[in-house]
Amino acid sequence: MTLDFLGTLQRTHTCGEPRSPQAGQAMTLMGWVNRRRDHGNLIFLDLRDRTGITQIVLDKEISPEAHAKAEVARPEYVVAATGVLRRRDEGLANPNMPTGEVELVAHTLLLLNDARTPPFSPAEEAIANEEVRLKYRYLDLRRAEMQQNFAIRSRVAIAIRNYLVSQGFLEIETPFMTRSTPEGARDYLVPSRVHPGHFYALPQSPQIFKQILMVSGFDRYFQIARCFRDEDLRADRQPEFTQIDLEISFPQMATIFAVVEGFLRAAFSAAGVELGAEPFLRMTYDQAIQRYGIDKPDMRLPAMVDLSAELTAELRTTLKIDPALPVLGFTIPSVGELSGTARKALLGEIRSGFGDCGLDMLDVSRLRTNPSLTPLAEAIEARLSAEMHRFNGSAHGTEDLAVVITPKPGTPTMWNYDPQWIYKRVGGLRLELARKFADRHKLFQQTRSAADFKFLWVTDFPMYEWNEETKSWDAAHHPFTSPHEEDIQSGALVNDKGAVRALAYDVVLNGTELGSGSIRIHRKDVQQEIFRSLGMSDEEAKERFGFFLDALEYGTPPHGGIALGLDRIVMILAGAASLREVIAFPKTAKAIDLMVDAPTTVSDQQLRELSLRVTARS
RNA sequence: GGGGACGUAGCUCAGUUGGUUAGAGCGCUGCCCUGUCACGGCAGAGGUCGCGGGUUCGAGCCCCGUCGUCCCCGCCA
Repeated sequence: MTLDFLGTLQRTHTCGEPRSPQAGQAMTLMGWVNRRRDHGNLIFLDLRDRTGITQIVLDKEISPEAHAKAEVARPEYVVAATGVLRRRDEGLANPNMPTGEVELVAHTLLLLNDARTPPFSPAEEAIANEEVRLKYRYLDLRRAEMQQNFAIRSRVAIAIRNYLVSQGFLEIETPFMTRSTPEGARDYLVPSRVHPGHFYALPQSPQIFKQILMVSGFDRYFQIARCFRDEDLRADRQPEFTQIDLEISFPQMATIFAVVEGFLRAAFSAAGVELGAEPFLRMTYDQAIQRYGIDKPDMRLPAMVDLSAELTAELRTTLKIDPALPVLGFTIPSVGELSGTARKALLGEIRSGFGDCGLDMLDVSRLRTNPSLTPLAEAIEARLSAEMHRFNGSAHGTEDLAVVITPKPGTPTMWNYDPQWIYKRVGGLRLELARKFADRHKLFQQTRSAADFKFLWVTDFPMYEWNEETKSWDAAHHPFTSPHEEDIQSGALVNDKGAVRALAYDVVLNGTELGSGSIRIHRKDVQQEIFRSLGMSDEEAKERFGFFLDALEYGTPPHGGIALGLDRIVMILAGAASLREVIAFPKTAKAIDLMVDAPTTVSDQQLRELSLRVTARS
């Protein structure tokens, strides 16, 4: 087969464009052969580009040459078809295609390139396994679904840029090759050739640079920034990812919230979802833990209810419940009536899921079989009903699954240092059961209306976290986060670290953390105080962050900011289950790029230039 | 580092209690077909059952190990 040269031929329309009003026009379409239907002397080619598909007709009587080319054309060949657009006759139109009322009758067909038989067809709805998709990523990306995902991604990014620029932000790039700060996630390192034994690090975030840009007077900075973290992957975690990173001088928290809500509205609008003007809900960290058992509550479900007040000391003794610890209940709506065996199986599953951690499930319906416990059952139902009513205006009914978790007498030792443990554990069960019954309650379905997207600000995170292993206090956020001013004035910074609240906040969507930010420390004395409180000596602080402490001394304005994961936003908007669906060339769970086959070993020559030696290969 | 699921034709998958020559659909190749659009018809090719070892008269199936992909825990200030 001989391929044709393009010559001076130009594409006049895209494959998604042709419509019946253009019938009679001469046009040239170029694209990939999506499907070929050969009827002997009549051949149909579906020609595809990223805008859509148009049917090309090759009639031997009209053009034997073009027809002959179509006979050898195969799926994924790249062709150019020139001819006249024709309105299809009655009964020949295809109502399932946007271009289905017309077809291009070709008098010339150029075979611009051939293609090997692909391992899977980009035309098929059914998807090959992910290993094959990632190896042949260029074919996978041809699929309409992936083309749509990246169209959304591009539109979202541009909408955010436009919005932030309209609000007076400057986009400024910060370095990829920077300094390793051995705190937090592991760094990806880049060896220096010029300085043997010295390494750059790829940024985990532009954190320190953007704060220094505030010192530099840039006032409002943003960047759609690539970040790198050498940690194990998850469906929603890739080693390199993109953040919408911003920082503002002279802000209140509300200033930052308004900017973020503004650009998220713009981003969602760009993806066809109008969010409405009301501000996002807000909740403190303590409320989130107590009501949802997690710092990123999924508001698409009712909250947990603290039933402790209903359980008197007497009832606790009867039911073998710890006298002091909280009793928590929650409802999974619209699960449907469970049969006796199904209920028993679920109970067994939940109990075995707790292992030996001292929790048990109270079967509320069985309480009613004992007259002396009926009032308790009714009280519990009433409390759960009240939460259901707050949630969606309905009452708790028999269609809903009521779960009440009780701590057994005797406190497991792990609770001694984490009083929130029981809340977190029950909150985890709430999500687990909600996922299990997602098909029944349908609260996780996306209809692309604003109601499907439950945004939330979580505020007042604790400043410090007790590290049981090292018996010391760690920074819960990062050490540049400012505590509440009154917690500095009260002396809690020194006397009561566990009570110090940070001016830190997360923006949460449907149980996913979209972004995290804080008001920063702008005074050197406070910054030094925080470093000391973390057990870092002044010398050590100077060694690690000296350049930053220096910068703080030259007139640093109050400032704060936030960073949101662009990939996660697009993932949710695309209805995708994994970041790999919205990152063009992602890594596998073992951080491998299957298409280019990275990482690889390098030559001894390269290692010598970098003064490196590999001591162990496993 | 730990737990779980999966791995059979290019792709998606079936394969009974361990028993003759490992199957299906799609795709692919050839031939036929002027109104299909998941075109149709006829014929055909295509397999190291992920890899290595073991048990057995006999292994796709059982056992051990190993590799790969996915999900989760740890980790991700």
